[in-house]
Amino acid sequence: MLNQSLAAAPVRPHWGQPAPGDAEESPLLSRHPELVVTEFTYGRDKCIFGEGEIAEYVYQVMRGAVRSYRLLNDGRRQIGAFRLVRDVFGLESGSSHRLTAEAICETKVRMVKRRSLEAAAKSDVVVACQLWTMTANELRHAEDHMLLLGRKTAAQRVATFLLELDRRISVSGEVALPMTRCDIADYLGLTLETVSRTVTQFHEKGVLTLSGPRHIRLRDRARLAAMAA
Amino acid sequence: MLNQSLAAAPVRPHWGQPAPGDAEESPLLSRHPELVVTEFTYGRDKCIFGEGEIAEYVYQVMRGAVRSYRLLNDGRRQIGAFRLVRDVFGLESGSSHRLTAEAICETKVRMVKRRSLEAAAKSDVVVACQLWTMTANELRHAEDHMLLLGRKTAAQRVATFLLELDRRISVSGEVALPMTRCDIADYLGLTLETVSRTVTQFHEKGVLTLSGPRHIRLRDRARLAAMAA
DNA sequence: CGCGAATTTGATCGACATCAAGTACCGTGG
DNA sequence: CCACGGTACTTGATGTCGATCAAATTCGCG
Repeated sequence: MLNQSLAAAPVRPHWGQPAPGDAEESPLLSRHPELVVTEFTYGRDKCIFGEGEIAEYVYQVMRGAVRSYRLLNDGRRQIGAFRLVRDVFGLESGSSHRLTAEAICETKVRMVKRRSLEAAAKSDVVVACQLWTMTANELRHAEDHMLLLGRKTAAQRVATFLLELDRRISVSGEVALPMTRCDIADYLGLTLETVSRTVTQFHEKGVLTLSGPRHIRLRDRARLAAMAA
Repeated sequence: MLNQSLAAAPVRPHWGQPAPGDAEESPLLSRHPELVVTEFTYGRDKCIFGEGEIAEYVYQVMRGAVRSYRLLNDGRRQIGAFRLVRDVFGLESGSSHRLTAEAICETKVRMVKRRSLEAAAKSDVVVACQLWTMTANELRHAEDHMLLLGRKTAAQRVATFLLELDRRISVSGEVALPMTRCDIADYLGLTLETVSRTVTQFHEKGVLTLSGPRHIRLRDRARLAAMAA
């Protein structure tokens, strides 16, 4: 039968083991073979670095997912970014990390000594430019996210989030969420109940289908984009 | 009488004409005399550059104040930053501006061609590093502001804002606000009514005194700081 | 002084938070 | 393979903070 490929083939989630050669090359690391790269795997909810710690390494996610967040003294949490496969994080201009980074699920990272990167930047303008560009890309994301947190409604926030994840990690049209509703809520400045209700409403409206709470398939990206404002 | 200095001496606001030599030197501009610097003065509410425009110049506020913002399609506005005297803004890693910049009041800026800055950065690692550091400082502010917008209460937001302005522009203990309540609200993700009510409550609690709505004197910074976090 | 804009203040509303059960998922061990 | 248990998720009822609507009042400038 021709439709055997349509049968529920267990799609490997984006954050699982990458295919050989996947996410292997980063422009930053390939130019400078003298940079010592080490790898490490963190278990679920394990801290990679804490807010205020000296920034000794810069990281790249090889497998898994990471949340970067800050806490208010009463425990409220704001996740500033999710770091997904191929993302570089922990790059600081100052000497210390300004957000805590935690593995969301089992996560393998590559690490490069920050000092060695800086040394490479001093002798290679292209590397210096890449460091600047990476920070500028983070800034762009933060600017987008300020608009979301300051002015978007709950539905607009969730729609924006789903489109962001669709763009970044969808595999054959399906988004496999590595994070909980609580993580999503703390990223979007909402409560987990509001996130859950909003996803349910989107499902009822037919803009997405769910196969389990962590597997979302966007059915109408155009409508979702219109809702995201 | 000895108290003549206590009489309402008309304190020059921070954003007025700077004293001779004030804000004259920036590390970026002084190192490279070949950089051509021009000046321009924008009237109140005049646009300096729009979102999406090609980033031809980098700016420094010499006098006045600027708001950088983005709009949602329905007109809701999120101000990402206020640019005050000595602040550099409009520096982009990509080719175009990502936020609109408008003069809040009559504002004098210095402008440097972005291309000439980049040329200087290519030959001078220190300049390249400064560009990176400036972007990283913007990122730090954005990270702080995401926590505020996502998780702080109205009172915490206003307290944070007042302390930020106190640190940046207070003159002999008084903050002279160049911006309206509406600007403040759009910076803090609130409405102008909520900002007004909150300032009134702070006044009633005695943490600040007002001499006109645009002149605030912080009476109890410690309490305000406790409220901010 | 007088005018328009900015600000304050009051009354009411509503979106989202909070509190509280239920239900589904999923990894573990029998 | 299935039963079990804990966590994650959904759903419902109610509460509340800040938004919205609506006037005053004040400010600041010509």
